[in-house]
Amino acid sequence: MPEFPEVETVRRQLNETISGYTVGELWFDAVSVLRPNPEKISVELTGKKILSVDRKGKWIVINFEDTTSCLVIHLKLTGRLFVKRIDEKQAPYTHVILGLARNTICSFSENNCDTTLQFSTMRKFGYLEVMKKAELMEKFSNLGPDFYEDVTLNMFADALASRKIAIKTLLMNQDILSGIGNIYANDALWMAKIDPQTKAHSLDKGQREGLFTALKEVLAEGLALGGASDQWFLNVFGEKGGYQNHFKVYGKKGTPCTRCGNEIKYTKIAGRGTYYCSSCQHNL
DNA sequence: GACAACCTGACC
DNA sequence: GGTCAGGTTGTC
Repeated sequence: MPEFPEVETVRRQLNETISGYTVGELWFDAVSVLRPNPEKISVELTGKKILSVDRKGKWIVINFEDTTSCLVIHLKLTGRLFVKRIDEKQAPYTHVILGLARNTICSFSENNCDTTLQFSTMRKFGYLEVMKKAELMEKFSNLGPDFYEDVTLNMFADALASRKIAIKTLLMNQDILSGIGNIYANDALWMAKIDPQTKAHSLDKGQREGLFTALKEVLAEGLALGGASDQWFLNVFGEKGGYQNHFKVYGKKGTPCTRCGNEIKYTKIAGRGTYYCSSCQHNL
């Protein structure tokens, strides 16, 4: 589910709904999604008051008033975060429930949690990890700048120069630029009329600018629509996004290109499904 | 770079 | 039975 539009949608909602709450009891039924382990998360976070929720790339960071530790979350492919009362219906594949209350350390047996943060994931790729702030800085130092928030046209041009890999592979490499994933990479390349196989360094100035603009536009569109709910994505309130109804080429294998009428093709680039129009997306 | 691994389910 | 899935990480 998660690229910039989906993760930012969740971050904003979390920031508004759980800031100010104190962490209470932790329930779980899958050890692997809690890192380094459930006990460490309980010990580090119980009684801590949530200050804010941040994001870099596709990573969500929950900050606490006590700034020594933070909770880092990655949704990977099927992760969902919900904020709901404990008596509300649980989503399928819910593996973690964190009790939250105003000014008290709540527990489920005492039934005094005002709300909860729930993590659901079918494939169990995503996880919640408690980290020291210094460890987080180290982790993020290896992550490329957040494309939507922080990358300028000059930075984008620098990132492409001298890299002889396919432009689509570059866009999806989070060490170079963070936040762009498979849906928006496919659609932006179509918008910019660039063949996804084109070597990054070989794009000319006009193509670089066109792709930069297309990426910013398509990410803004995805965010404005509350993300893409193609398979799994739901926001913190359990609602779908709308971008899946605005896909340009993603998932449209065999349908006519809306720009030139040719059939949308499907191939694999670096192991990821790639949709493109072989007629109007040019290679140099 | 390519590929397997992490997991589970849907679809052909 | 094989292939595919909004991602990242570690190994050739």
